Amino acid sequence: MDDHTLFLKGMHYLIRDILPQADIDTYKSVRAIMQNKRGFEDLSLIVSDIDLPGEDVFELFIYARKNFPHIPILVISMHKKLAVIRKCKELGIEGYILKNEDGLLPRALQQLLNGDTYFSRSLEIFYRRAVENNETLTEREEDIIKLIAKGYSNQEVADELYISIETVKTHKKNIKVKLEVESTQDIITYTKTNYLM
Amino acid sequence: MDDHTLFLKGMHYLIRDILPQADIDTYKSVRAIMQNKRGFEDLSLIVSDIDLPGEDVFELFIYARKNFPHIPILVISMHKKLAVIRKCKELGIEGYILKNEDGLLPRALQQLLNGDTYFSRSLEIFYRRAVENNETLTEREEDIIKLIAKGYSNQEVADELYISIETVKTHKKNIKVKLEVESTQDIITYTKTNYLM
DNA sequence: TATAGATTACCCCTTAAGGGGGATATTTGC
DNA sequence: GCAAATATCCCCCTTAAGGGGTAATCTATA
Repeated sequence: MDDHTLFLKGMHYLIRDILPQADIDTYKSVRAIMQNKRGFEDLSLIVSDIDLPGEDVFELFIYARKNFPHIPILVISMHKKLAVIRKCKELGIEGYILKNEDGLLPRALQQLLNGDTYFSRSLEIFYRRAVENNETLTEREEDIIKLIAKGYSNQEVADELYISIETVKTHKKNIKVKLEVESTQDIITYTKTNYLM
Repeated sequence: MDDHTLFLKGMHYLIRDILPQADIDTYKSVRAIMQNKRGFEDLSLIVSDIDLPGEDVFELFIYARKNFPHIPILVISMHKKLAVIRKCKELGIEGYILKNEDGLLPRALQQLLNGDTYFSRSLEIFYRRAVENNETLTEREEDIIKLIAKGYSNQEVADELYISIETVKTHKKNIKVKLEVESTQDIITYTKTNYLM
């Protein structure tokens, strides 16, 4: 998705309407904001898109968490992606809403500026359901499904991970049981739905 | 992609900045604008996103083309999708730019309001290369690749189209030669890249 | 009418995927 | 230290996919 220019403009205007007195900086890439590290100190809030292919937004989050833990972070995401939500929760991200939930933006901004957190209701429900459903793959299984989703054959996955093709087949069997799916195509769909790739 | 709310706001503000005197209506769905058909008469330009899953934007274009051929249409698209560009050219759409080319928006708007056409340079190059490369599948072949891209097996494709599995296999062989690819995964990637699904 | 393109179908053969077992290390948590 | 979880590997068998052919219709059109 290369529409983050329009996303940026939309967000900028939207936040300006909600917080008319705010001073808003916009950055087009992680690199752009990281080069201006001194600028972090003055920030009272970071709002970030997470659907930026080729950008490691988590690099930004980890840096900000470490050096400026007092700045709350609001993540705006296109889809409900389990692995992404999980990672954000682990990092202690304060806010998370979907792009089509922009009506929730005023509340999210206020909560975070007040020092509270805000995860949209639909996201919380989605996350809880996934966790209850035991959709927790091991690290190795995540390695496998990501390669499968890239279209790798069993042999190619095996070569990539320096393991036997029989091991790959075993992992796939276990993954199918955990995710309650039957075909490799289902694994690919699941991975693309729940992981950033 | 369900971010068209933010896209809409971004576009609205962007066009307002370029054409401050313009009167801009925004619609969130094809249904929304079609219900207000009398409104077409006053329009001097239609600007439409084309990445709206579940929406048949071409329904809008065909209706507008038929009843209000004097209103130029500008399409804004996320990706270069061969089948979409081809369809727009066939319908005589006047303008087409990508979302990350929003810098071209002022020029595109001016050209179309002057009665000219505007396809962005990168799109023209992409389109010409694809046509020269003979990437022209038959209708039946397009049926096949769309089902393949949905994850259908050969047998499932055969059942869906009421043909023999052997015929599906033959079509796939021909498609691979035409597209110069080797695997089914390549066909899926090609289809998702070049068709709206 | 002849020809090209499109659609359909079949045969043979090889390889890959997957279902159903079983087995052995290796790590991790308590 | 020990059980549980995790990761690794193997065998057998069946089915699906795919490569390389050939060919009968049908249709539009030069």
